[in-house]
Amino acid sequence: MDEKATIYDIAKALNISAATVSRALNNNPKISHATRELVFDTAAKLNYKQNKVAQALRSGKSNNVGVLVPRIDSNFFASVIRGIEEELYPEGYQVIICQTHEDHDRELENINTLLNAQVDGILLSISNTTKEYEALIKRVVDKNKPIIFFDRKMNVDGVSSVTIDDYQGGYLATEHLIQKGCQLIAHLSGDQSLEIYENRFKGYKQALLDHGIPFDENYVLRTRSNVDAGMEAAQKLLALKTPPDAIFSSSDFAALGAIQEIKNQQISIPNAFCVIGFGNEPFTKFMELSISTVDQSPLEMGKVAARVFLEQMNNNGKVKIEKKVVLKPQLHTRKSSDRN
Amino acid sequence: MDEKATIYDIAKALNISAATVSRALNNNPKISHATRELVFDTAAKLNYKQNKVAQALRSGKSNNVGVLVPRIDSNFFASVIRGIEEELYPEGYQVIICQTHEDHDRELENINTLLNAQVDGILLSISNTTKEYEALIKRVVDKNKPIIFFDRKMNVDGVSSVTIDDYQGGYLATEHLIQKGCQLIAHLSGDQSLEIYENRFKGYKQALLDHGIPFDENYVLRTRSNVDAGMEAAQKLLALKTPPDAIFSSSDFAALGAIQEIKNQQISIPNAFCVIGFGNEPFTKFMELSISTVDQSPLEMGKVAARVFLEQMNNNGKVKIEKKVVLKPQLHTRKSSDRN
DNA sequence: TCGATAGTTGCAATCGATTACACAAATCAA
DNA sequence: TTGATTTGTGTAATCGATTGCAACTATCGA
Repeated sequence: MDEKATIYDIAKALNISAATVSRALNNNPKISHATRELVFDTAAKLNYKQNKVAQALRSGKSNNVGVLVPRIDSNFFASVIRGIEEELYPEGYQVIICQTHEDHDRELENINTLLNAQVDGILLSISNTTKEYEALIKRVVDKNKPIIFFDRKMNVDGVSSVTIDDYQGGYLATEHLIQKGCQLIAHLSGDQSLEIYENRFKGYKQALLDHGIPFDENYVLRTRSNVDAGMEAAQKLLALKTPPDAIFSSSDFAALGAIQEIKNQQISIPNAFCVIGFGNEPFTKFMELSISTVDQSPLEMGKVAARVFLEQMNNNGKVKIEKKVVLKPQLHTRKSSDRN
Repeated sequence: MDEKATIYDIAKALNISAATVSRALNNNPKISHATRELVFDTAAKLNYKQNKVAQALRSGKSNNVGVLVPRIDSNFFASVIRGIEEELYPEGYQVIICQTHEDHDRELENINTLLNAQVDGILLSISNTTKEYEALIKRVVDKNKPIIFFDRKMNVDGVSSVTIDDYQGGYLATEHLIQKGCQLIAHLSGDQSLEIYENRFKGYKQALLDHGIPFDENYVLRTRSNVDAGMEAAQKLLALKTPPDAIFSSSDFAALGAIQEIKNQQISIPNAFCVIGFGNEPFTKFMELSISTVDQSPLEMGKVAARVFLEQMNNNGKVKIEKKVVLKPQLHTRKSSDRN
C-alpha cells in the first residue's frame, strides 16, 4: 500500500514541520544544508510526489492549457496540436484537448469547462465567426488568461492570433494556374462565413484581376470539405456551357473528388485541366497523380501559438499584448498542375 | 473586474454560511426550497463557476484522464483519441494528451507527470515492450487508478487492454494474397519487439503454412513505417534471384513505398504483383491504384478503451477487473490486389 | 555578561469546496 | 406543557502545499 506520501508524512518522519519540508523541497535558501538533505532523502524513500492539484489551488496556476479544435482526427489539427504540445511540454504545461465538432454550443460549453478546470490559457480554432461569444472571450481576457486563436480567428481586442496568410495562399495558387496557361479558373470555396475561406476566395479573385482575367460568379461553388462534395462540384462545373479548364479548391479533399470526376469524364490532367488544392494533406503527395496544393505549416503554427501563449504568461498582465502572427503559405506544385 | 466568485461570496451576499451554499448548489435535500432558490439566483448573478481544482483536491478526483501516445499526428492515434474524447466528454472527463515520441524515458516521465497531476486514470499505447516500467504500472494499479492499454499493450496483472487481433489481421491479409494466386509472398515487418508486429508476422507465417506454402526467411524484412523504407525493401526483394510476387506489409506507408518501387521497375500491379498493407490510412483509399489493407477501427478502439476505463472507475476498487478486449480486424480489398 | 545579528524553523492562515457533527427552531404527540 | 422528532443551518476540519510573520538558537562584539 504505498498510498501517496505528502509533505506531512515527510515532516512526521523527520519530526519537523511541513513548512520546513516545503521550503526544503523548493530549495529555499533559508533552510540549512543538513535539513535539506534529510528532507530530500526521506522524500525519495517515501516516494513522495508533489500534488499538483494542491499546488494549483494554492497558486491559482494549474499548468494546464486548453486546446479547442473542431476535431482532432484531421491531419491539420493533429499537427498543430503536436506543435503546441512539443513547445509547451518542456515548460511544464499539460495540454487538454477538446473537440467542438464545429458546434457552437459545444464550443461555449468547452470554454466554460476549461475555465472551471482553471486552465492557465486557451488556444483555439473557432468553428465559425458569429460574434456571439465575444462576451465570453472578453471575460477570459479580463481574468488575465491568455487566449490565442490559431488558423481560424476572430477579431477581439487584446486577443492574439496565429494564422497563415490565406489571401496570399489563394493568390499564389490561382496565379500558379494562370502561369500554367489556364484561363477559365473555377474555385471551390468552403464556408465563406469563415475568414479563412473568404480570404482564399479574395486572393483568388485578386489574382484573376491582376492578370486581366474576368471573374465569373458561376465558377465559384461553395463546397464542403470532402471528396463527394468535390465530385459533385466538378460535375456541375463540367456541365456548364463553357466549362472551366482549371480548379483552385480551398480543400484538398474537394480537390481530390474533383480530380476523380474529371478523370471519369476522360479529361486529361494536367494537359487539358489543372487542379490545385489547399492544405497539403498527406495524401496529396502520395497520389500517382500527385496534387498541387498550398501548405499551411501546421506544426509551425502550433509552435508559434504556444510561444505566443508563453510570452503572455511570462509577461503576466504587466502589459497587454496583442500579437497577430501571420505565417507565409507555401506553394507545392505537383503533377495535377504540371505542364510546361 | 469580475474576479472569480466563490461560494463564500454567495454566502456573504445572502448572509448565510458557505456550507449551506455548497449544499444548495449540490441539491442536498436538507436545504429548504427557499434557500436553494436564493442561492441559485445569486450564483447566477455573481457568475459563479465551480472551481474544479478545489473540488479535485477535496475529493481526490480530478476528472482528468491522461492519454499517452507515441505521437498524435498519425491518423491512427488521432482517431483513437477522438474516440476516447467523444466517449469521456459526456461523462465529465477531460482528456490530457501526452506524446512519448517512442522514447522510453519520456514515457516514464509522462506517466509520473500525469500521476502528479492527479489524473483519474491513464490510457496508453506503449512504445516498446521492455518490462522496465512494470513496477511503475503496478504502482498506479495499486493506487486503484485504472490503466488501460490500447493497441500496443504489455501484459501486467490487473491491467486491461483493448487491441485488435493482429494475428488474425496478418492471417487474413496473407490468405487474401494466396487466394489471389500469389505463391511467393514477402512480408515487411515492423519492429518485432512490439507485440503487434510480431503477431502480424505470426499470422502471416501461419497462413502460409496452412496453405502449404513454404516459409522463406529471405522474404521477411524488418522495415520502418515510412515510404522510403518501403521503397528500399522492395528494391532488395526484387533483386533476389527468386523475387516474390506479392508483399504483405505491416505498414501502409511501407506498402506505398513498395508499390512505387515496383511500378518504377515496370512491374504491373495487381497483374504481376499484389500488395496489401495494414492500417487503412486515409490515403490507401484515395490512390488511383487504391491499396488493399487491414482496418484497425481506431475510433472504435478509442471508444471501447474509454468505456473500459469508465467501468473500472464506477466499479471503484470493489472488484479488480482485468478486461482484455480484442477487436476484429477488417480486410479492405482494393485495386492493389484486385485480380480475378 | 548582555544585547544584537544572522541563521533556522515553526505557527497558522490561505486557496475553494465539501461534510461529519452539533445545534437551534419548528412540529407533533401525548 | 413537555419530551421527541423533524428540518434547516452553522461550525470547523479536511484535502496538500505555500508563505508572512514570529520565535528560537547560536554566535559575536562590546
